[in-house]
Amino acid sequence: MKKHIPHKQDVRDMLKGTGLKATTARVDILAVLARVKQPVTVKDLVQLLPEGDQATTYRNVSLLAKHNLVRQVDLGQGHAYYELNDEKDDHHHIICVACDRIEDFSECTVDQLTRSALRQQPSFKTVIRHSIELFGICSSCQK
Amino acid sequence: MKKHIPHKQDVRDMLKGTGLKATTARVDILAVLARVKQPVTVKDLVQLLPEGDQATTYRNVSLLAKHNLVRQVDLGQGHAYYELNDEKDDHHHIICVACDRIEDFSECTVDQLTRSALRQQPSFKTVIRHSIELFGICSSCQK
DNA sequence: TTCTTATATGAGAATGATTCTCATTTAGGA
DNA sequence: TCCTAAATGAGAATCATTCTCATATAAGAA
Repeated sequence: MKKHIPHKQDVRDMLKGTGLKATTARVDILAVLARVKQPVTVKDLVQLLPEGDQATTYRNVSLLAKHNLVRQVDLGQGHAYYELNDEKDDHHHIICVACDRIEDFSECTVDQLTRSALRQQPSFKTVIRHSIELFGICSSCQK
Repeated sequence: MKKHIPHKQDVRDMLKGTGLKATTARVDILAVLARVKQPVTVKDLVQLLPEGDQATTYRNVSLLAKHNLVRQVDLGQGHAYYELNDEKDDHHHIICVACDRIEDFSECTVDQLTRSALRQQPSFKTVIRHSIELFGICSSCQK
Protein backbone atom coordinates (compact mmCIF):
# COMPACT_ATOMS: atom_id res chain seq x y z
CA MET A 1 0.00 0.00 0.00
CA LYS A 2 2.81 2.38 0.76
CA LYS A 3 4.30 4.28 -2.12
CA HIS A 4 8.07 4.33 -2.06
CA ILE A 5 10.07 7.29 -3.26
CA PRO A 6 12.31 6.25 -6.14
CA HIS A 7 15.99 7.10 -6.01
CA LYS A 8 17.31 9.65 -8.49
CA GLN A 9 19.15 6.95 -10.38
CA ASP A 10 15.95 4.96 -10.88
CA VAL A 11 14.27 8.05 -12.26
CA ARG A 12 17.21 8.62 -14.60
CA ASP A 13 16.89 5.06 -15.82
CA MET A 14 13.16 5.51 -16.39
CA LEU A 15 13.93 8.50 -18.60
CA LYS A 16 16.70 6.70 -20.47
CA GLY A 17 14.33 3.81 -21.01
CA THR A 18 12.07 6.06 -23.05
CA GLY A 19 14.96 7.60 -24.98
CA LEU A 20 14.62 10.92 -23.18
CA LYS A 21 17.61 12.81 -21.82
CA ALA A 22 17.79 12.68 -18.05
CA THR A 23 18.00 16.40 -17.43
CA THR A 24 17.80 17.81 -13.93
CA ALA A 25 14.53 19.54 -14.74
CA ARG A 26 12.94 16.21 -15.67
CA VAL A 27 14.44 14.24 -12.82
CA ASP A 28 13.24 16.89 -10.38
CA ILE A 29 9.72 16.91 -11.80
CA LEU A 30 9.45 13.15 -11.44
CA ALA A 31 10.89 13.35 -7.94
CA VAL A 32 8.32 15.93 -6.88
CA LEU A 33 5.46 13.99 -8.44
CA ALA A 34 6.63 10.89 -6.61
CA ARG A 35 6.30 12.52 -3.24
CA VAL A 36 3.05 14.43 -3.56
CA LYS A 37 -0.11 12.45 -2.93
CA GLN A 38 -2.48 14.41 -5.14
CA PRO A 39 -2.38 15.52 -8.76
CA VAL A 40 -0.72 18.95 -8.95
CA THR A 41 -0.93 21.87 -11.35
CA VAL A 42 2.05 23.26 -13.24
CA LYS A 43 1.92 26.27 -10.96
CA ASP A 44 2.21 23.98 -7.94
CA LEU A 45 5.06 22.13 -9.61
CA VAL A 46 7.03 25.27 -10.34
CA GLN A 47 6.81 26.21 -6.66
CA LEU A 48 7.68 22.76 -5.40
CA LEU A 49 10.67 22.36 -7.69
CA PRO A 50 14.11 23.47 -6.47
CA GLU A 51 14.49 25.58 -9.63
CA GLY A 52 11.17 25.63 -11.36
CA ASP A 53 10.88 27.39 -14.67
CA GLN A 54 7.42 27.77 -16.09
CA ALA A 55 8.15 27.14 -19.77
CA THR A 56 10.47 24.25 -19.04
CA THR A 57 7.96 22.66 -16.69
CA TYR A 58 5.14 22.93 -19.21
CA ARG A 59 7.35 21.47 -21.91
CA ASN A 60 8.46 18.61 -19.71
CA VAL A 61 5.13 17.55 -18.29
CA SER A 62 3.69 17.30 -21.82
CA LEU A 63 6.73 15.39 -22.97
CA LEU A 64 6.62 13.06 -19.99
CA ALA A 65 2.90 12.57 -20.56
CA LYS A 66 3.49 11.70 -24.20
CA HIS A 67 5.95 9.05 -23.03
CA ASN A 68 3.54 7.76 -20.40
CA LEU A 69 5.69 8.60 -17.42
CA VAL A 70 3.12 11.07 -16.13
CA ARG A 71 -0.60 11.35 -16.62
CA GLN A 72 -2.54 14.52 -17.29
CA VAL A 73 -5.70 14.77 -15.25
CA ASP A 74 -8.63 16.94 -16.17
CA LEU A 75 -10.69 18.06 -13.21
CA GLY A 76 -12.83 20.67 -14.91
CA GLN A 77 -10.98 23.51 -13.21
CA GLY A 78 -9.79 25.21 -16.38
CA HIS A 79 -6.22 24.00 -15.95
CA ALA A 80 -4.51 20.65 -16.08
CA TYR A 81 -3.26 18.54 -13.20
CA TYR A 82 -0.44 16.02 -13.40
CA GLU A 83 0.43 12.87 -11.50
CA LEU A 84 2.92 10.05 -11.88
CA ASN A 85 1.66 7.38 -14.20
CA ASP A 86 1.79 4.06 -12.47
CA GLU A 87 0.70 1.62 -15.16
CA LYS A 88 -0.37 -0.96 -12.60
CA ASP A 89 -2.63 1.50 -10.83
CA ASP A 90 -5.54 2.56 -12.99
CA HIS A 91 -7.31 4.85 -10.60
CA HIS A 92 -9.74 7.70 -11.06
CA HIS A 93 -10.59 10.76 -8.99
CA ILE A 94 -13.40 12.03 -6.86
CA ILE A 95 -13.27 15.78 -6.28
CA CYS A 96 -15.11 17.88 -3.72
CA VAL A 97 -16.77 20.73 -5.58
CA ALA A 98 -16.64 22.84 -2.43
CA CYS A 99 -13.00 22.55 -1.37
CA ASP A 100 -11.32 20.85 -4.37
CA ARG A 101 -10.14 17.98 -2.20
CA ILE A 102 -9.11 15.14 -4.49
CA GLU A 103 -9.20 11.45 -3.61
CA ASP A 104 -8.56 8.36 -5.69
CA PHE A 105 -10.68 5.35 -6.31
CA SER A 106 -10.10 2.41 -8.55
CA GLU A 107 -12.53 0.75 -10.81
CA CYS A 108 -12.73 -2.33 -12.96
CA THR A 109 -15.55 -1.45 -15.32
CA VAL A 110 -13.36 0.32 -17.85
CA ASP A 111 -13.10 -2.66 -20.19
CA GLN A 112 -16.81 -3.12 -20.07
CA LEU A 113 -17.31 0.60 -20.70
CA THR A 114 -14.94 0.56 -23.65
CA ARG A 115 -16.51 -2.48 -25.23
CA SER A 116 -19.94 -0.96 -24.82
CA ALA A 117 -18.81 2.33 -26.38
CA LEU A 118 -17.16 0.66 -29.37
CA ARG A 119 -20.28 -1.44 -29.92
CA GLN A 120 -22.41 1.71 -29.93
CA GLN A 121 -20.03 3.68 -32.16
CA PRO A 122 -18.76 1.51 -35.00
CA SER A 123 -16.99 4.58 -36.36
CA PHE A 124 -14.41 4.07 -33.61
CA LYS A 125 -12.12 1.07 -33.55
CA THR A 126 -9.70 1.84 -30.75
CA VAL A 127 -9.78 3.46 -27.34
CA ILE A 128 -6.36 4.57 -26.17
CA ARG A 129 -7.18 6.30 -22.94
CA HIS A 130 -10.06 7.28 -20.75
CA SER A 131 -10.98 9.84 -18.17
CA ILE A 132 -13.42 9.15 -15.36
CA GLU A 133 -13.96 11.73 -12.67
CA LEU A 134 -16.67 12.03 -10.05
CA PHE A 135 -17.65 15.34 -8.48
CA GLY A 136 -19.24 15.42 -5.04
CA ILE A 137 -19.17 16.88 -1.57
CA CYS A 138 -16.72 15.60 1.01
CA SER A 139 -17.71 15.03 4.63
CA SER A 140 -15.97 18.14 5.94
CA CYS A 141 -17.83 20.35 3.50
CA GLN A 142 -21.15 18.69 4.16
CA LYS A 143 -20.89 19.94 7.76
CA MET B 1 -34.45 8.79 -31.65
CA LYS B 2 -34.95 12.12 -33.33
CA LYS B 3 -34.30 15.24 -31.33
CA HIS B 4 -36.95 17.87 -31.78
CA ILE B 5 -36.16 21.56 -31.78
CA PRO B 6 -38.01 23.29 -28.94
CA HIS B 7 -40.07 26.38 -29.69
CA LYS B 8 -38.85 29.68 -28.30
CA GLN B 9 -41.72 29.77 -25.86
CA ASP B 10 -40.75 26.38 -24.45
CA VAL B 11 -37.23 27.65 -23.93
CA ARG B 12 -38.56 30.74 -22.20
CA ASP B 13 -40.60 28.55 -19.92
CA MET B 14 -37.56 26.41 -19.14
CA LEU B 15 -35.70 29.53 -18.06
CA LYS B 16 -38.61 30.84 -16.01
CA GLY B 17 -38.84 27.45 -14.36
CA THR B 18 -35.40 27.94 -12.88
CA GLY B 19 -36.07 31.51 -11.83
CA LEU B 20 -33.83 32.95 -14.54
CA LYS B 21 -34.84 35.88 -16.70
CA ALA B 22 -35.65 34.81 -20.25
CA THR B 23 -33.33 37.23 -22.01
CA THR B 24 -32.76 36.99 -25.76
CA ALA B 25 -29.12 36.06 -25.20
CA ARG B 26 -30.15 33.04 -23.12
CA VAL B 27 -33.00 31.98 -25.34
CA ASP B 28 -30.71 32.15 -28.36
CA ILE B 29 -27.97 30.12 -26.67
CA LEU B 30 -30.44 27.36 -25.80
CA ALA B 31 -31.86 27.48 -29.33
CA VAL B 32 -28.42 27.06 -30.88
CA LEU B 33 -27.49 24.25 -28.50
CA ALA B 34 -30.75 22.52 -29.37
CA ARG B 35 -29.91 22.34 -33.04
CA VAL B 36 -26.22 21.40 -33.00
CA LYS B 37 -25.44 17.74 -32.66
CA GLN B 38 -22.09 18.00 -30.93
CA PRO B 39 -20.84 19.87 -27.87
CA VAL B 40 -19.61 23.32 -28.93
CA THR B 41 -17.07 25.79 -27.57
CA VAL B 42 -17.94 29.32 -26.52
CA LYS B 43 -16.13 30.54 -29.62
CA ASP B 44 -18.38 28.36 -31.78
CA LEU B 45 -21.43 29.61 -29.91
CA VAL B 46 -20.53 33.27 -30.40
CA GLN B 47 -20.29 32.67 -34.15
CA LEU B 48 -23.49 30.65 -34.34
CA LEU B 49 -25.51 33.15 -32.35
CA PRO B 50 -27.39 35.92 -34.18
CA GLU B 51 -25.72 38.48 -31.91
CA GLY B 52 -23.06 36.70 -29.96
CA ASP B 53 -21.12 38.61 -27.37
CA GLN B 54 -18.21 36.85 -25.80
CA ALA B 55 -18.57 38.01 -22.20
CA THR B 56 -22.32 37.54 -22.21
CA THR B 57 -22.01 34.08 -23.68
CA TYR B 58 -19.44 33.01 -21.10
CA ARG B 59 -21.62 34.39 -18.33
CA ASN B 60 -24.68 32.65 -19.61
CA VAL B 61 -23.27 29.21 -20.29
CA SER B 62 -21.90 29.08 -16.74
CA LEU B 63 -25.17 30.28 -15.36
CA LEU B 64 -27.18 27.81 -17.43
CA ALA B 65 -24.80 25.07 -16.36
CA LYS B 66 -25.25 25.98 -12.71
CA HIS B 67 -29.00 25.64 -13.22
CA ASN B 68 -28.61 22.33 -15.06
CA LEU B 69 -30.00 23.52 -18.36
CA VAL B 70 -26.68 22.96 -20.09
CA ARG B 71 -23.77 20.68 -19.32
CA GLN B 72 -20.10 21.60 -19.46
CA VAL B 73 -18.01 18.95 -21.15
CA ASP B 74 -14.31 18.58 -20.67
CA LEU B 75 -12.52 17.01 -23.61
CA GLY B 76 -8.95 17.73 -22.59
CA GLN B 77 -8.55 20.38 -25.27
CA GLY B 78 -7.75 23.25 -22.95
CA HIS B 79 -11.16 24.82 -23.36
CA ALA B 80 -14.68 23.87 -22.35
CA TYR B 81 -17.45 22.52 -24.53
CA TYR B 82 -21.14 22.90 -23.83
CA GLU B 83 -24.23 20.91 -24.73
CA LEU B 84 -27.90 20.91 -23.77
CA ASN B 85 -28.51 18.96 -20.61
CA ASP B 86 -31.18 16.39 -21.25
CA GLU B 87 -31.71 14.79 -17.84
CA LYS B 88 -33.13 11.64 -19.37
CA ASP B 89 -30.11 11.16 -21.59
CA ASP B 90 -27.02 10.41 -19.56
CA HIS B 91 -24.50 9.98 -22.31
CA HIS B 92 -20.74 10.29 -22.46
CA HIS B 93 -18.28 11.07 -25.24
CA ILE B 94 -15.70 9.30 -27.29
CA ILE B 95 -13.24 11.66 -29.00
CA CYS B 96 -10.82 10.98 -31.82
CA VAL B 97 -7.41 12.24 -30.72
CA ALA B 98 -6.45 12.75 -34.36
CA CYS B 99 -9.37 14.77 -35.74
CA ASP B 100 -11.34 15.76 -32.61
CA ARG B 101 -14.46 14.05 -33.92
CA ILE B 102 -16.88 13.61 -31.02
CA GLU B 103 -19.51 10.89 -30.72
CA ASP B 104 -21.82 9.96 -27.89
CA PHE B 105 -22.33 6.71 -26.13
CA SER B 106 -24.51 5.83 -23.18
CA GLU B 107 -23.63 3.75 -20.25
CA CYS B 108 -25.37 2.20 -17.31
CA THR B 109 -22.47 1.52 -14.97
CA VAL B 110 -22.46 4.94 -13.38
CA ASP B 111 -24.43 3.88 -10.33
CA GLN B 112 -22.14 0.98 -9.83
CA LEU B 113 -19.13 3.26 -10.29
CA THR B 114 -20.49 5.75 -7.79
CA ARG B 115 -21.28 3.15 -5.19
CA SER B 116 -17.85 1.66 -5.57
CA ALA B 117 -16.16 5.06 -5.23
CA LEU B 118 -18.15 6.01 -2.12
CA ARG B 119 -17.33 2.65 -0.57
CA GLN B 120 -13.62 3.22 -1.21
CA GLN B 121 -13.65 6.83 -0.02
CA PRO B 122 -15.70 7.16 3.16
CA SER B 123 -14.65 10.81 3.29
CA PHE B 124 -17.17 11.44 0.50
CA LYS B 125 -20.89 11.06 1.06
CA THR B 126 -22.42 12.38 -2.14
CA VAL B 127 -21.66 12.34 -5.82
CA ILE B 128 -23.43 15.08 -7.70
CA ARG B 129 -22.04 14.67 -11.17
CA HIS B 130 -19.59 12.66 -13.16
CA SER B 131 -17.48 12.91 -16.25
CA ILE B 132 -16.59 9.93 -18.40
CA GLU B 133 -14.74 10.45 -21.66
CA LEU B 134 -12.97 7.97 -23.89
CA PHE B 135 -10.17 8.98 -26.24
CA GLY B 136 -9.44 6.89 -29.31
CA ILE B 137 -8.94 6.85 -33.05
CA CYS B 138 -11.88 6.95 -35.40
CA SER B 139 -12.07 4.79 -38.52
CA SER B 140 -11.30 7.64 -40.93
CA CYS B 141 -8.12 8.52 -39.06
CA GLN B 142 -7.03 4.92 -38.76
CA LYS B 143 -6.80 4.77 -42.59
C1' DT C 1 38.21 12.83 -19.06
C1' DT C 2 37.48 16.28 -22.62
C1' DC C 3 35.24 17.61 -26.97
C1' DT C 4 31.24 18.14 -29.87
C1' DT C 5 26.75 18.76 -31.03
C1' DA C 6 22.07 18.05 -30.85
C1' DT C 7 18.90 19.00 -27.43
C1' DA C 8 17.13 21.38 -23.40
C1' DT C 9 16.74 25.44 -20.68
C1' DG C 10 15.31 30.08 -19.05
C1' DA C 11 13.41 34.63 -19.43
C1' DG C 12 10.29 37.18 -21.52
C1' DA C 13 6.99 38.03 -24.95
C1' DA C 14 2.92 36.22 -27.34
C1' DT C 15 -1.39 33.74 -27.59
C1' DG C 16 -5.83 31.94 -26.30
C1' DA C 17 -9.43 31.20 -22.99
C1' DT C 18 -11.98 33.20 -19.55
C1' DT C 19 -13.27 36.87 -16.27
C1' DC C 20 -13.90 41.59 -14.85
C1' DT C 21 -15.45 46.58 -15.10
C1' DC C 22 -18.63 49.82 -15.83
C1' DA C 23 -21.68 52.49 -18.52
C1' DT C 24 -26.01 51.39 -20.92
C1' DT C 25 -30.03 48.50 -21.84
C1' DT C 26 -33.83 45.44 -20.79
C1' DA C 27 -37.09 41.91 -18.55
C1' DG C 28 -40.81 41.64 -15.96
C1' DG C 29 -43.38 42.93 -11.89
C1' DA C 30 -46.08 47.08 -9.98
C1' DT D 1 -46.54 52.17 -19.06
C1' DC D 2 -43.00 52.76 -15.31
C1' DC D 3 -39.43 51.35 -12.27
C1' DT D 4 -35.70 48.79 -10.72
C1' DA D 5 -32.89 45.02 -10.27
C1' DA D 6 -30.57 42.32 -13.28
C1' DA D 7 -28.35 41.60 -17.83
C1' DT D 8 -25.70 43.18 -21.66
C1' DG D 9 -21.74 44.75 -24.52
C1' DA D 10 -17.20 46.47 -25.37
C1' DG D 11 -12.90 46.62 -23.84
C1' DA D 12 -9.44 45.82 -20.58
C1' DA D 13 -7.52 42.51 -17.35
C1' DT D 14 -6.17 37.95 -15.83
C1' DC D 15 -4.78 33.25 -16.06
C1' DA D 16 -3.02 29.16 -18.38
C1' DT D 17 -0.22 27.76 -21.87
C1' DT D 18 2.95 28.22 -25.86
C1' DC D 19 6.56 30.41 -28.45
C1' DT D 20 11.18 32.67 -29.42
C1' DC D 21 15.79 32.79 -29.21
C1' DA D 22 20.10 33.27 -26.98
C1' DT D 23 22.67 30.34 -23.71
C1' DA D 24 23.65 26.07 -21.23
C1' DT D 25 24.06 21.05 -20.86
C1' DA D 26 23.56 15.77 -21.50
C1' DA D 27 25.70 12.10 -23.38
C1' DG D 28 28.13 9.85 -27.02
C1' DA D 29 32.75 10.16 -29.42
C1' DA D 30 37.61 10.65 -29.15
